[in-house]
Formats: sequence, C-alpha cells, structure tokens
Amino acid sequence: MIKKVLIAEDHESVNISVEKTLEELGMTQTDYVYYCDDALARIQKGVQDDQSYDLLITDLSFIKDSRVQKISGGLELIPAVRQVQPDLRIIVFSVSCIPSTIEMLFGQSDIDGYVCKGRNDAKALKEAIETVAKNQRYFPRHLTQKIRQKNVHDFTEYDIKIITLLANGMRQKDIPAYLIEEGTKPAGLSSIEKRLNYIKETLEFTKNEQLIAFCKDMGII
Amino acid sequence: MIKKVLIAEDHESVNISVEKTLEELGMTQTDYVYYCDDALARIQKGVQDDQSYDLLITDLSFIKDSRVQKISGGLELIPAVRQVQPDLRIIVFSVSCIPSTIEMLFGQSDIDGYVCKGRNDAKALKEAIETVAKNQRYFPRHLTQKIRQKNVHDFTEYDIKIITLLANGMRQKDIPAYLIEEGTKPAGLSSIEKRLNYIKETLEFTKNEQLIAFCKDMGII
DNA sequence: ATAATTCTTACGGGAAACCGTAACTCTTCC
DNA sequence: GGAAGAGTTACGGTTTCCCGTAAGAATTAT
Repeated sequence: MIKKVLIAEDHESVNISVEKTLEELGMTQTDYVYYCDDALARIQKGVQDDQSYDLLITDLSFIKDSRVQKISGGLELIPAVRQVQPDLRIIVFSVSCIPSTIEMLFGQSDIDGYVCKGRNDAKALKEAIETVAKNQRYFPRHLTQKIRQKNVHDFTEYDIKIITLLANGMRQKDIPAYLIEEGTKPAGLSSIEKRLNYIKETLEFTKNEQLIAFCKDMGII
Repeated sequence: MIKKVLIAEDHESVNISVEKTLEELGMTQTDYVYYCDDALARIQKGVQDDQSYDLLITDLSFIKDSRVQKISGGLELIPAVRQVQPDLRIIVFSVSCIPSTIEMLFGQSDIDGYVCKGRNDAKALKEAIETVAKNQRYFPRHLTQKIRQKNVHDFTEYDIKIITLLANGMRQKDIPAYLIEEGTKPAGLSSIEKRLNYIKETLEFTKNEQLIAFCKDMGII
C-alpha cells in the first residue's frame, strides 16, 4: 500500500501535475522537493523518524542554479537513496529515453518503474503508480521493442566517456593521456578511433559532430 | 480581456499544470494540442469562425513521433500563427533560455511573454499571463541581466544553418556547394571556416564537437 | 605449456580540417 | 569615375583526423 510519496522534480509545472495525478489516485500525503540533496535528506529523515516514504518519483536531470548541490541528478540520487532505504519504491520520470540507461536503472538500482516524459506521460505515470502499488514493475511499453531491435547502438560507459570528452572540446589525440591518467582502458588512440568508428557505423553517421548532436538529443551526454 | 486560450505543448504533464494555472485565473475556455500543426489549424479555424483565441501558450521544442508534421516546433509555429492572426497574444513556455532567441522572438515575432521552464515556472507563468492580460509584456527578470552581458555569442541564421549542416553529418568542404544550391551567401569554404572560427573563439571553444554540444544544450539547433 | 582467439596498440598513407596570407569583388563615399 | 574599405574567396602549409594493416598483449581453450 502506497501512502507517503516524495516527488523530486525541479520543474514546478511538472511537479504540480504529478501531485494532481497522485491526488486522483487518493494519495494525498505527498511531499515535493526541487533539489536532489533535499530529496535524500527527506528520505533519511523519514527513515529516522520511522515515517519512511513508500514511493519516490524522481526526475533524472536537474537544472543547476545558485544553490550548490552534492547530488547533481537522479542517476546519483537513486543509488544514494537505495543505501538509506533499500525497500523504497522508485519510479523515474524523465525526458531521456535511452534503453541502456533504463536497463541499467532496473538492473543495478532496482527501480520499480520508468516513465518517459512526453505525449501521454501523465496517463503513463498514473499507470506506473498503479502498477507499482500492486508490487509489479512498470516498464515503458514502446521500449521493450526498442531494446529488442538493436539498430540503436547501446552506449557503454566507455562510449559516453569518450563522447563527453569530445563534446568538451578535447582533441582526439589528447584523449589517450587523459584515459591513462584516469585508469580507463583501453586507452590507445587506435582503440578510441576504432570504437568511435564502430558507433558511427552502426548509427550510419559520418562525422563526430553528428554523433555529438545525436547524443545530446538522446540525453546520453 | 483574455477568455479563450490555446496551449501547444507536447508534454501532457506540463499541459495539465498549465491548464490548472489558467483555471486558477478564471480562464476555463482552454484548448490544448500536442502538435504544432494542430495548433495552427485550431487558430485558423478560430479566425474563420469568428471565435478566435485571445492567447496562445506554446512550447518551442516538440518531440517528433510517428505523426509527420509540417511545423516542427514553436520557432516555426509562431511566425505562421502571426500571419493568420496578427493580434493573438503569445506566451512562449520553454526550457531553452537563450537570450538571442528570446530577443528575436520579442523583436521579430512580437511575442508577449517568455517563461523559462524550471523551478518556479508555474508561478512565473501565472505572473506572465496576468501581465499579458493587462496588455503588458512579460520578460523573464533574470534574463535582462544576461542579455546585457554580451559574452554569449549571438547566433545568426547563417550560423545556425552551418552548424545544423555539421550536426547532420555534412563535411565542411561539402557545405559551399550546398549553400550555393540554396542561394545562401557567403558560400566560400573560407568564409564558413572563418565564421566557425569566430564563433568558437568568442565562446572559447576549440573544436566543432564542442560547439555542436553547446548549441544542442542551448536549444539553438 | 602451447596454440588459438580476441583485444589492444602502433604505424603510415591519405583526406579533411585548421590557419594565415593574399588576391579578388563589391559596396560606399568622395 | 576612382579610391578606400569591408567582405568574400582562393591558395598553401601544417595539424589533426580517418582508416586500413600489422604487430603486440592478454585471455581462453586445447
């Protein structure tokens, strides 16, 4: 039974409608926070006071502003929360729809639901909450297909690291030194080239610029 | 006096809270659409039936899906709408917060308000609607400062065209031919290089990849 | 332990991008 | 009409990136 819900979402407008959805489901005991640090603090307090939350609905990306935060986004928040309250149910509510990230969240962080923001997201969120309330997992329908069809490249952490470096303006030839410094392998320039080529080939891209644009669109970086 | 309002916004969850905000302001005659083409059609119909809208609240970026659209986003929708109904009030409600785009919208398209999605966006939107109802313009407060400081490069249409081509995977050396075909000037490779260099220099970027990433972040392309 | 396989790296030729300079064209002003 | 100036383009040298091949290292199997 879900009673106490915490919403972690920086967009007030989204917050409002999530709250409304919860109301419609008869869940009136809702709190909302605009920052990840606040979310973790609330959950910690809930556990301490023996009034722990039943469900966390969280975004992944949070806008940075003047308030400096330890936790910068949902991807960091979720593991932190898991440590504090392992039995908390978690639904992720985000614009980004990257199969590999979603799979990772279900696998590693054991989240209970994922809803992509977009057309019909409110209905989907409602469904998700209802499903999770029944102790089931909610997996975005259209994604089960997407994950099957492997024409979409599955970005590994390594891929994301390289692409991020490029997007930050690092020259390809300088990346090996950086990776060695960081202890990431493989670090050879050829390996990096090869990997980038492979990614571009599978996605039928010709240039790095195109890849960067794609990754930004997909919310991968 | 604002009575009839159209909301063009692809995220259902945002739509719901915008509607709620309008309700709180006593505006119950609201329609909402998830696609730009629908928005234009509704406005056209309103004008024809002599039941035109008083206010349009629109997002800028719309997710592409299976439904093919003529108008892909708010930046195209707004001028099209202006042609159909020049006196319509327009408030843009978007995540992207690029001073030059906002200035352009106020200047060229004569919009009445701009609200950035984020923390407190619902309150800001409410303020904006109230302000516009009083026949005043609503300009995001924190942006007046940002626009003053000109360290941010002002992207021209030409810039955006080139950068978009790069992001689509076109090789730099192939761009001149394309621009000549299109009738855009200057088309020389040197001019393109020079312009890209200038942009990168002012933004203190080193590589095209970085520029693409930046433009995607800012919603410029 | 050795062979086979896979993964990683090094190297080199060629293409593209980068960058400065100089020539060219077009407007503007006298 | 001619000169000055800004804007555009052409060209050449350098760097970086691209891409294929082959050598080397690590892992697994025999």
